[in-house]
Amino acid sequence: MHTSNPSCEACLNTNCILHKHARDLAMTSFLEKKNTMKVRKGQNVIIEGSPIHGLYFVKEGIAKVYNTGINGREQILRFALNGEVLGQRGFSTQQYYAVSSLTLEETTLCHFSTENLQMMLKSSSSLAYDFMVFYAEELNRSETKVRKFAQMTVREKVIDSLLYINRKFGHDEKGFLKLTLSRRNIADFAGTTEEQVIRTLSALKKEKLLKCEGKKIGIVDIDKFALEIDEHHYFLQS
Amino acid sequence: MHTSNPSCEACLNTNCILHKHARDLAMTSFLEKKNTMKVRKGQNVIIEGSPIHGLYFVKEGIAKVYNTGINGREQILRFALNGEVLGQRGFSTQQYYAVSSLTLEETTLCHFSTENLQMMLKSSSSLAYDFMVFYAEELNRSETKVRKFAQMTVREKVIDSLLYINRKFGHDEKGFLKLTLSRRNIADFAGTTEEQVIRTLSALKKEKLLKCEGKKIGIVDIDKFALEIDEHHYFLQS
DNA sequence: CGGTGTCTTGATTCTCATCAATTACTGTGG
DNA sequence: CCACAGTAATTGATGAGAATCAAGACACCG
Repeated sequence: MHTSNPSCEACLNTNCILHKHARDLAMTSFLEKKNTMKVRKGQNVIIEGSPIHGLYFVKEGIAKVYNTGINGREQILRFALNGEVLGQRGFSTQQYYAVSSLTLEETTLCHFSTENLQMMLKSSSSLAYDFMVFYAEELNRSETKVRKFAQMTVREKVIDSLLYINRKFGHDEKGFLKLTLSRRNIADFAGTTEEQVIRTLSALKKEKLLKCEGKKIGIVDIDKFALEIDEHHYFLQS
Repeated sequence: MHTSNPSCEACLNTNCILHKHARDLAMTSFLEKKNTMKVRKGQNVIIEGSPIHGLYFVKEGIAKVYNTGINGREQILRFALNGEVLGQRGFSTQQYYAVSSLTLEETTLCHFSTENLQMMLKSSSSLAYDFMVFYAEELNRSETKVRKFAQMTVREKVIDSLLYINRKFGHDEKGFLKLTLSRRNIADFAGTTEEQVIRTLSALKKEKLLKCEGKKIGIVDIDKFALEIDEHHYFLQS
């Protein structure tokens, strides 16, 4: 695990909260106290229940954020990439992490200790404000997800998950999603079982709404695809 | 609708974020710009999709926070009381409310306009910090709920909901929950149907885990009751 | 080439939502 | 004070959807 300390101001993740405040914070030493590291695929960055030791920003790569329930079944809550946060409670007075996260590919992370982060937040009200907005928006997304889980059918949940992946990770020229997940991961994200995901994907392929090429999944016609979801859900993006 | 302007510092809701900062903010005029009003039972304080116009604190009373899905079915996200917030996106640059809220009894509310609130938050980093912590905790609760919805059975969800009500609203000497909800509200909160709630309650009564007296529901033995929920869920409170 | 893990499909079981019908409760106006 | 209407609560019957179980296909890696 290689560590270094690149500049936040020069970072390419323009949507990262810290990048936005890099200028204001330049005179302080907070940002210099971070610890940037590269971890390989499949590493547990954070384990649910372990004592908190700060917060990570994803500089490059992808990680899933999840927690573990009955008989080891995972619930994936979101995927984090470019400038997004892992271990969102790492700043607070809570004792333990509530969620786990695991890298899905080689990932570069920037770690900030709890104390450092708290100092930063207390010293800059606009930073604290942006963090607040971030959490408020995450809360919104999460509450939307609660509602979807309560009301959508498996088919809708799978479609919704694919739309989410498409929005968040995009697709190549041929329309194939840039993020390739195992059926199990899709199931754990959509809140169903592997078998149901497979059945749904098969059905969607037959209906010519999806195409596959090896492991890659492609949405044939986004608009038509999105229409599969009940109008009541349609405008609720998460 | 009667309006007035009582002091935040003298307010009895000691857990209210603004009460905590009332002293610091005393020299500013922010808190004086609020608008305290009394609304009767069953009023829609906020309607999903309407343009935002600020944020409400519950001074006294109870409101439910929910949104509306397929064929009018509600998903209740939480209940707000003493010092808690309604319309949590009222401060942001978002255009519309994402959730509705409705009073369950006569309720006194303190309203803050978007501009006023933003000024307050930008001027006090410790206030912004506390708001951030509030949202982070709400996020946590919500993510726990996502997982529960994905993995719990109806019976577990009903039990979990009653435990939540008990934690949040308490019970009288005889063990009856202080908050009485219709079966429909319980269902909308638990993420199931009215009939399923009724069936579950009937079963729990037969098993002597619950008792009823008129509309009141009482948990006979909290520990025994909580054990009904799988150990994996047991320590996840929301 | 065996072995492990992912993917796929079918059959079965079971939970839950829906529908329908009945009873209890609440409040309102005559 | 009672009749009535409207709402809430309850129970049973039924069907659809989804989880589970089982077994085989496929791909990838040492």
